[in-house]
Amino acid sequence: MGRGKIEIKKIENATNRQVTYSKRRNGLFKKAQEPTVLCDAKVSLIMFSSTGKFHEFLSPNISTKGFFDLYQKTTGIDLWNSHYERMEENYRSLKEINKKLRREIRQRMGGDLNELNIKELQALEAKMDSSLLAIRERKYHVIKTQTDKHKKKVRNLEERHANLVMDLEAKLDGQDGIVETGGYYESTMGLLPTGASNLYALRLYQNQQPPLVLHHGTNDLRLA
Amino acid sequence: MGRGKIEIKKIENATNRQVTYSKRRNGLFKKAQEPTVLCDAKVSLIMFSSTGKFHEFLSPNISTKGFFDLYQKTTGIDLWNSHYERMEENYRSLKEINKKLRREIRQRMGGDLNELNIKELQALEAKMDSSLLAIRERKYHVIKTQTDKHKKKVRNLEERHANLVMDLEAKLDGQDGIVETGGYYESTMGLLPTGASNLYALRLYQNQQPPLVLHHGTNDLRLA
DNA sequence: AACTATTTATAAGA
DNA sequence: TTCTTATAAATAGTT
Repeated sequence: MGRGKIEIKKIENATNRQVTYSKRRNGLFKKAQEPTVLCDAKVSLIMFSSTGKFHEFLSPNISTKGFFDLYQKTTGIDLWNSHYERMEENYRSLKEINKKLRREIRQRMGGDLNELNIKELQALEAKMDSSLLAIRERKYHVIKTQTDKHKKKVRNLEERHANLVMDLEAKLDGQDGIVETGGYYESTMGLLPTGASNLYALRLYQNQQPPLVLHHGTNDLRLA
Repeated sequence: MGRGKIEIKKIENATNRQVTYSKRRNGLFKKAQEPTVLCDAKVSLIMFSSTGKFHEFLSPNISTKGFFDLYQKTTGIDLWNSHYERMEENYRSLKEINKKLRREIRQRMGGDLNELNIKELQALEAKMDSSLLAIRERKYHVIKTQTDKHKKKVRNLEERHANLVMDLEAKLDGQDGIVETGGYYESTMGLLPTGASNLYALRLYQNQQPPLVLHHGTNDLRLA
C-alpha cells in the first residue's frame, strides 16, 4: 500500500527502517484500538523498535497487571508462578526448620522443657553433659596453647633482657660515670625475674605491643 | 475501508461484531508481524474477544516471559517484582538466621569450637552449665510428679484390694466350700504388701491397663 | 512532516 | 465460516 509494493524483508537503510517503523506503528496502534470499541475486545500491544524504544497500547479500563493475570488465567501459561511457588514452598519449609532449630536451642538452654517426658529429658541431659565436656576440653586446650605461647614469648623476652643487662653492665664497667639513670636502674632491679628493669622493658616494646603482666605461680593469663 | 465507511463505535449486532472482530484480528496480526521483519522490531499482541476468546502474536525468537522481562526492564513498571523481591529478601535473611541457629546448636553440641576464643568458650560453658541445671531440675520434677502420681494410684489400688479381700473373707465365712480357688488364693498371699493376691490384681485391671510392677525401696518407676 | 499514487484491508453481500 | 468486490484506509516513495 504505497507508491510501490514492497517485499516483506528487513529494510537495510536504517533511516528508512526507522521511518517505516514509526509509520506502521501508528497504523498498528490505530488498528489495535478500533476493535476495542467496535467489538468490545481487550487488546494489549507492546512494541520495541530495533533501537530499543518502547511503545504500548492497552485497552481502556484494564491494567497491564490485570491484563497479564487474565492472560495467565486464560492460557494456563505460567510466566513466573512456578518459580514463585517453588520459592514460597522453600520459604515455608525454611521457616519450619527455623522454628524447630529455635525450639531445640531453647530446650538446650533449659526452656520449653514441659513438653519433654523423662526419657527425652534424660537424653537431653546426657547430650548436654557430653557437649559440656567437649566445650571444657576445648577451653582447656585453648588456654594451654595460649599460655604456652605466652610463656615462650616471656622466656624470649627475659633472655633479651638478660643480654641487655649484661651489655649495659659491660659498658658501665668500661665508661664509669657517663650513665645518669643508674640510680633508678638500681631501684627497680629485682622486680622482674631476670633482674632487668621495667624501664628497659618499656623501651624495648615501645611501638610494638604493651608489656605483659605476669602472674607467677598460675597458668592464668589475663587476655585483653 | 470497505463497501461503506463505518463509524468507530460498538457494533450492536452480535454476529456482525464477531465477524468484524475475526476479520480485523487477522488484519491486525498480519500488520503486527510485518514490522518484526521489516524493521527488526519486537512485538507482542494479545487479544481477548468480548466472548473471552484469546489470540496472541509474539515476535519470533522471544518468549512471553522474556518479552515481559524486557517490558519491565524498559518501563520500570513493576508487575510483581516488588512482592517477589521482598520475598527473596525474606528468604535470604531467614536462610542466614537458620545458618546462625545451626551454628549455635553445633557449638552447644560441642562442635565448631575452633572458632571461639577463651572468653566465648567460658561464656558457652557457663550457659551450658546453667542449662544443664535447669534440665536436671525439670527431670527431677517430672520424676517426682510421676512417682507421686503412681504412689497415689498404688495406695488406692491397695485399699481396694484390702476391701475385696475383706468382702471375700466375709463371704467365705458365710458360704464355706463354694470357692474352688481357695488354695491358690492362699498360696499367693503375702506377696503384695496388703496381702491381696496377684490373681485379684489381674482380674481387677483386665481390659483397663497392665498391672504396675513396683520396685520397693526406690522412687525409680520404669515407664513404658 | 506532508503529499499522493498505489497497495492493502475490509464492510457488505453472497 | 469463506469468498468476492467495491471502497476505505494505510503507507512507500517522494518532496
